[in-house]
Amino acid sequence: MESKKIVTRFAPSPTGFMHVGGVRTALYAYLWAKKNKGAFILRIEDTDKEREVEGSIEHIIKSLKWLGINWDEGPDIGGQNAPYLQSQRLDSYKKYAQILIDKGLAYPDPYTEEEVGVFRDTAELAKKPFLYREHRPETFGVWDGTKPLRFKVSEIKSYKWHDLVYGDLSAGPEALDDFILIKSDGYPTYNFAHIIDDLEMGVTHIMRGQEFISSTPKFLSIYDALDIKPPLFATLPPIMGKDGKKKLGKRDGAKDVLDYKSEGYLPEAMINFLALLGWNPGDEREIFTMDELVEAFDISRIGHSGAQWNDLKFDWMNKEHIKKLSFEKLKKNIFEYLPENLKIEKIIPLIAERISKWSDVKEIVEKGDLDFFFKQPEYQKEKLVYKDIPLEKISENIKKAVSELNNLEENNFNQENIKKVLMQIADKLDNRGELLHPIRYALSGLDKSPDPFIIAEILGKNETLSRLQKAV
RNA sequence: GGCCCUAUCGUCUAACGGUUAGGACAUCGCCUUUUCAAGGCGGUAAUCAGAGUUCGAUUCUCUGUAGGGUCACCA
Repeated sequence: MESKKIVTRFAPSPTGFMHVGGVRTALYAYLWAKKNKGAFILRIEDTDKEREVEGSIEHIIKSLKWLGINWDEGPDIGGQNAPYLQSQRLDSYKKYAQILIDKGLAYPDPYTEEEVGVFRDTAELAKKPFLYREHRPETFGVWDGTKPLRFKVSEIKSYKWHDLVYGDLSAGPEALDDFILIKSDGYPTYNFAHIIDDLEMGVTHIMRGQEFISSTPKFLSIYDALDIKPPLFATLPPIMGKDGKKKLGKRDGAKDVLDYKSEGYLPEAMINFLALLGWNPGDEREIFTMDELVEAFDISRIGHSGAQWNDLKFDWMNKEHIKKLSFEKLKKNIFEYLPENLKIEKIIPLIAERISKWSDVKEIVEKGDLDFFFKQPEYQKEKLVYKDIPLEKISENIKKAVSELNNLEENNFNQENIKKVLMQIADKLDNRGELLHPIRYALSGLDKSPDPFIIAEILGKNETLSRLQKAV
């Protein structure tokens, strides 16, 4: 028997930027589709013209592309189920709405918005859930499109259903109501539109946030009314904000994922981190490429409880991914943040192992910690002292080093040879630091710096000797 | 308030009745060492509470507690 092709989708509304929560939902849907050699669809749920934000679609597309989450069908590339903008699919919603009307399962809402608002307020005051169906009119008029079209829920019952992540779920009859299918502006609500789209697009698995658990009975009642089989639900646990209490959301200061891009995080680190926030491979691996995630991903290992975003661990993970980068990539990214006089290939590794994200390069530069590469450092002579060795002795050591280093040919002046020469002298002292510390300091003028050998190589023979001579 | 979901180190998590409760980040210490960084080794640190089921509960059940979600002409 041929198994049905797995189809997943990510269906954001164009109300602004994407934050990490949305990205993770997209990622899981993408991973599941790819793992099963299925299709991943990008659909834009633009049915709320009030909240729509200009440019959102482009922003969403840009975000997903940056992350390497690529869709097989979508508004920009089309596909067999086009169009992928809900605002262009109104005919479909009308068609299915008409089916419900014909079945006597949909009717025009006779009330004004204000009147419904009063019902709601009354319910809230009485500390009861608001149920429109308790105010359902006795008789229905004909829907002319000027009023909202509501679904007439026929069987008030508790629903039970199976979720791929949470297992068996249920909800009380309070979760069922005569919700709006088509708004008075002619656009469908999410509750209705996504069902029709998923049906028409052949979506088999719905990845979604757990805020949708409580509205699932509404969806199920529509599936029942339309006599169609619902797709499989995979509900994702929430991502919490830094306080660990609230679900991360735009109102709570969730960041645009593209902000992470401009802060110098790698997309592969973002993907890796998000994948592991609420899912684990079952073994102790933590660093993954996208391909490895596709391979390892499994819905059954998605967790149930909310996870807190953790900047510190994200920084660590980004660093891990930086370590995996080729020299060329390191160079390209690091050079972007370096001033012209510091675009020296040899300092790339020195910087790379000291940063966790690209913008750290900028910080290092601004702090002036790299200035010594092109500028004579200024420092106080006492700083050359190691432990309590007198300055005269230190100077003597440096002089010796200068004369030995001077014997090195210009083109042999590399860190290996420099190290050999200096160590020979240093090893004869009580403490290597008596020589190595002052040399490092004379070259860099910094309390913290890379080792003196590499610095000397980068500075070159002339500059190195000149700085050392100045120190004695 | 109704309905629903969740609960293991500070954080992310593993352990699908029997483990000295494992790993990672963070933290602390040690090693390496000329200072950082990197690396290596090690330490501190958790099963929300109370009943029950069981020879045996992190694991199953119930209650409580805490947190979260939801009850829109938003998705």
